[in-house]
Amino acid sequence: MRIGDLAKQAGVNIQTVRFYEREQVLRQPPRTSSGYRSYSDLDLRRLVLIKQCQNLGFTLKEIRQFAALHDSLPSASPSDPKPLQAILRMVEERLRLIDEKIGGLRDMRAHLLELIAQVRRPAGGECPGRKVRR
Amino acid sequence: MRIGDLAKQAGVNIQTVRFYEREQVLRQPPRTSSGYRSYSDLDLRRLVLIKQCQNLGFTLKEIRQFAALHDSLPSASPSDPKPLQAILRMVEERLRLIDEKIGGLRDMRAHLLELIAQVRRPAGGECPGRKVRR
DNA sequence: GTTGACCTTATACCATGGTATAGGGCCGAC
DNA sequence: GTCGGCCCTATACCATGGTATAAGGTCAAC
Repeated sequence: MRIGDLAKQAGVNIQTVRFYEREQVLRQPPRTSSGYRSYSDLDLRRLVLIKQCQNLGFTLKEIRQFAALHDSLPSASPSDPKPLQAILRMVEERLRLIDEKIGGLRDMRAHLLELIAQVRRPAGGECPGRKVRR
Repeated sequence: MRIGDLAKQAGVNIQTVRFYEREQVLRQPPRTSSGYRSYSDLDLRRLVLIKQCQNLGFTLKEIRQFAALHDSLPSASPSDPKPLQAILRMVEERLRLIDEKIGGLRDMRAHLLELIAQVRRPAGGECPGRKVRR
């Protein structure tokens, strides 16, 4: 498929696709004889995944590294485990951060719920019989 | 306290504090007779909270709105509930997004754990007796 | 063979969230 | 009274993640 289809199906701007290629987040696709970029369904899936990761707060730099990890997996050779070890450490660090963020978001969630409760139940003489919480 | 202390205790750059003031994320503090900004412990707490919110992926714009919500609460007047209603809707929308993000991060977490397991247990005859998880 | 919708590269511009630098004032210690 | 360390404003600059625009090539349909 051509770049316009890819961008439309992934819901991104055409310029963004080319930007990702420059930034090495997307591979350089094969070209037609006239120089048009030619994409596969796999490219579409990767692009959608990239947008999902971004949505979760990963930077393009991190996503580029994840992509490299993913691409290196099928050919992971026991003969040179060092880059794999480095990648492992990165992923583990990321997991720690994710757990932290989930915890933080949960706290924030509870805090916001409390704020809502407070606003919904305004203090003062409006509900005379009611005790103020806490 | 003066701006240098505030910045140091909150772990941010002095320029960042002034930037937040310009962006109306921090209030304009009172000044000494010579024009120095003078901050309270409350300002420090707010600054730390701002950094925490940012860490969780909120933008300065959103944080500014949260701050406005927080500041408006003590004086929440039943005489004009409309802005409060608007704020409520905003907070609820934000809650929805938080739940979504928590879900997404959890999926990502599971995915990464699986990747780690794959890398740790390379395919082939290396661990003959071992069953694959799941 | 020309029109319109698509593609190409190159370059410039934008918002967000800062950080740095220049040029100057305040102030406590010596 | 002057030195060092802090403060002030104003302005410029930076990285990230895009978006827009100019100038031109491709191609299917008419």
